Amino acid sequence: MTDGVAERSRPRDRILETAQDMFHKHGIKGVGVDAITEAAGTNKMTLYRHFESKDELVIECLRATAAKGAAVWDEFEAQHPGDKLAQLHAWVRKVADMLASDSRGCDMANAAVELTETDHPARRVIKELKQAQRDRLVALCRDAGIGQAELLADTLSLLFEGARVSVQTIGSEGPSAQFVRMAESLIASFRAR
Amino acid sequence: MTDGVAERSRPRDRILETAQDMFHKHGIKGVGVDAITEAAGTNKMTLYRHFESKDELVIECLRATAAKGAAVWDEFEAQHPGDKLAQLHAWVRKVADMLASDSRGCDMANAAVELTETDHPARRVIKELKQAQRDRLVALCRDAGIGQAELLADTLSLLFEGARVSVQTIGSEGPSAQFVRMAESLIASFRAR
DNA sequence: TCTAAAAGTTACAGACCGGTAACACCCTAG
DNA sequence: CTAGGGTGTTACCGGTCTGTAACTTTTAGA
Repeated sequence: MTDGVAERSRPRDRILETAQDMFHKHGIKGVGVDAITEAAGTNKMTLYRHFESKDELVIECLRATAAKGAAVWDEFEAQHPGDKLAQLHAWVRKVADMLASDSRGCDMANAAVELTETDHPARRVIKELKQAQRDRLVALCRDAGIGQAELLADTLSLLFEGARVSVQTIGSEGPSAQFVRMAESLIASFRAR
Repeated sequence: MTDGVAERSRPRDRILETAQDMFHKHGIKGVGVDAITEAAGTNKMTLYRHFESKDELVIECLRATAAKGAAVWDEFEAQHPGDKLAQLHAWVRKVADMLASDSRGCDMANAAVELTETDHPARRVIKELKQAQRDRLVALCRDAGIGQAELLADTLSLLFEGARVSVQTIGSEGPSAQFVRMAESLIASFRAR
């Protein structure tokens, strides 16, 4: 039994993996801890021995998801060592893939929508992780030799973020369908300056 | 008592107005029907006499919010009669105002995040309303005499949507701070073609 | 003023939620 | 073999949620 997730890892890891998946698919308030532990092949007590609350679990999930996202950037570096411009284009393609294969958007943005209390502990984490994402994109643009790297990175960030939310509302045939064209022509125009 | 919302209108209108406000601030799953009716100075039974379920209320709220948004477009026409380009610039300024004054994003996008069931009745409505928004922006760009009006409108849509979600996560000092500059230079570059 | 509809009130059903207590089990390190 | 930590099991607490029933009060129109 124990469902399809990580058959024989330790309970904590199974819980974390399952929770990421279920929070992503059904939202944070849309899934209870009982459902998570059952899908992870364990039980509620074990969850609360490893995480002090559901909120803590949510935060750990966000960190884990962000870490996976960061790993993708390392792949870009491995695939195009030293070629920052090629890595930027790889980022564009990767984003397009995400838009085509997933319609539930960004976990951090979704969490910010659901957790509305301004002092919710997850909000600090969300802000930090999002800023780190932005910083990394700015650095990539700068290292690719682009002038006004911040402006390009921020523009690409907004297009990316907007595309993910657009897929959630209109679908992948909406404005997000033009993402690659938008991003590529933006990069080209910034490079031309 | 009855709180600050629409002192002496009819209960249905007070409920609708209050629900829009509370859903916007606290999210759909973050507010119960009891809290809504209490803030609206009425009671649960009256709510269920006017709306057959919370889901129906949510849908009515989305329609009402979208109608308010549509009214803004009519203001643009009133302020710049016939001058579609001026209306497009007015739209950019309006978006900037929204970004500065509200950090809870778009109600439709937020609803799409919270209501994850693919067959949820609200999802049809969200898609329709979002498509209508898009169509209106495309028409404005086209009527402003811009070539590739769809591409410009879609790019502006993604920037807008992205900016709203960015405000929710990073805050108004993040990438969204450059929205006006991005939008204006985009419009200029499309006009130049 | 009389009447009928609308609105308010109270109580409740049934479900689900996050979180905890108490206890039994198993598996591995010594 | 044994001790102990990690895990599983069951039951429970108090709270919240959507939605309904039955009844009373207010309001508005003829």
